[in-house]
Amino acid sequence: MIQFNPQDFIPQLSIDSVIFGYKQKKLHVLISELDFGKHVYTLPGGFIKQNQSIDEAALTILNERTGVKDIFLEQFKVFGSSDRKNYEISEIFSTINSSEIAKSLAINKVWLSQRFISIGYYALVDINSSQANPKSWFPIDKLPELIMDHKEIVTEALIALRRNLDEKLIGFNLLPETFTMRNLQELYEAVYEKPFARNNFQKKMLSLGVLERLEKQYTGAANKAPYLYRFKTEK
Amino acid sequence: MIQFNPQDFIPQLSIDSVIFGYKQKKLHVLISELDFGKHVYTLPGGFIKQNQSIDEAALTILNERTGVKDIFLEQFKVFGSSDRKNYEISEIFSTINSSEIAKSLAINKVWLSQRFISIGYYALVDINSSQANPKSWFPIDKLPELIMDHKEIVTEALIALRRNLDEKLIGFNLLPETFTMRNLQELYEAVYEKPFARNNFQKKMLSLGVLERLEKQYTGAANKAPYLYRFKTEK
DNA sequence: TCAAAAGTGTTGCATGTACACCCATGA
DNA sequence: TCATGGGTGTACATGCAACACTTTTGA
Repeated sequence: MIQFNPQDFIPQLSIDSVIFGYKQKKLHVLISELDFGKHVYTLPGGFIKQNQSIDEAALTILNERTGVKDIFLEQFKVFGSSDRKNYEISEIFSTINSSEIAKSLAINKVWLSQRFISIGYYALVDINSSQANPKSWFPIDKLPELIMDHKEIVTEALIALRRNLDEKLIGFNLLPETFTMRNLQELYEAVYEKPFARNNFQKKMLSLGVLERLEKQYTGAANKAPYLYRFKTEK
Repeated sequence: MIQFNPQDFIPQLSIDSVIFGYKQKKLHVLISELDFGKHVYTLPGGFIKQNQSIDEAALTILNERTGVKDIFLEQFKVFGSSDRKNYEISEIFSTINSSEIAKSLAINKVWLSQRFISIGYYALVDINSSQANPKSWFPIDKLPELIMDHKEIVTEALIALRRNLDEKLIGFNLLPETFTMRNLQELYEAVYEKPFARNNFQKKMLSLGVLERLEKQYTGAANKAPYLYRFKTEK
């Protein structure tokens, strides 16, 4: 871990990011695994530098984890219950015997044992262009046990995602440059966890007026070749 | 001002509340006027005690200002630009000559001169049951010059209010116990700043299934007496 | 010519909007 | 009986859902 100077950061305030990706027809979430002997799973998070806006801080976290920029990122809720402390981490610190590790972590221990209020951000990234370890992506219905209230943060992020998916047309951020109508529908089905009628889905998406129809995609399959689409660039 | 112990509070984190009320057919906002010789207008705000959740802190602020409880209150956005400091207040403090006042304000000056990240809350209260000074209520289209980014916070709060008005049926919180359909329509028109068709408005409200029709209200006017309505209590 | 998947068309229902009409009230 | 404002009914447009049908593709 790089050296950490608490005075550079705003105390007792953190950011937790729910970074959504999409692969194998399932919505995935990026999870950090910390190994203190005991394994602990958390949302990627961080703190806010004194000279940084909260959006910049969230972007930094996203960028460190995925290498991705220019992607949808938005705050959705603040989590601030009065007992919001990281008891798991505190306990693990207290059981570390190695005086060496303990020393290097001393500052962090004090810092991390405070009560934190956390700003929840969620982001959508194309997994293919992400540099995160593929094993860090977990299907949203198969998340490991997360520390503190991180499971609740994921739940709230999913609600925000659903609310905004076609209103803000952010779903496209999860797909590669070109995609078929079926790809798009499977994405929607993964997000909403329910099936959509194929014909009506197509009409609705086309009526949004943001898709550009490209050439057909011949896969070699014995059926009609689907059109590829691209998200229209503003003219 | 009561004594203020900075160590009881979470540093660099504040709450600013946009408290909406409704009177004279106009949407109003509760504004604090601080008199340091120079007059300064701000949103009612405060800080979060170490042993308090953020919702409790917001409720405390609301209660102190209006005496109202059990009313709609919700966080809607965090304001966290990197230069979010209270330059006006800092400057005023620096020009105060009275060593007496300066002394009593010394701690506060250091505290208040920090960069703050602020959680925006908005609330809806029935002005008639509020104990706030009536002069503190300003029509939303005639707000005084507010410090910092408080004007922007009001703008964002109004967006959140419109998004939630009938989805969460929170509009009723602004009206007295019983009201006519016209009262309700005027409220909606004040919030959305546009007229609604009288007949369709009535049908839409009734179709929500949350209004209970009471007796007629005879005003002495030479026209059909309107029904009074009440927000249905859950059965 | 056949199965599979893509694309298009049609109909019905619900909801929202515009218009018209009737009703109650007190002067 | 009249003006005023309140309440209700009807017709049309729009959007969404369910159904049916046609087209394309490679085996």
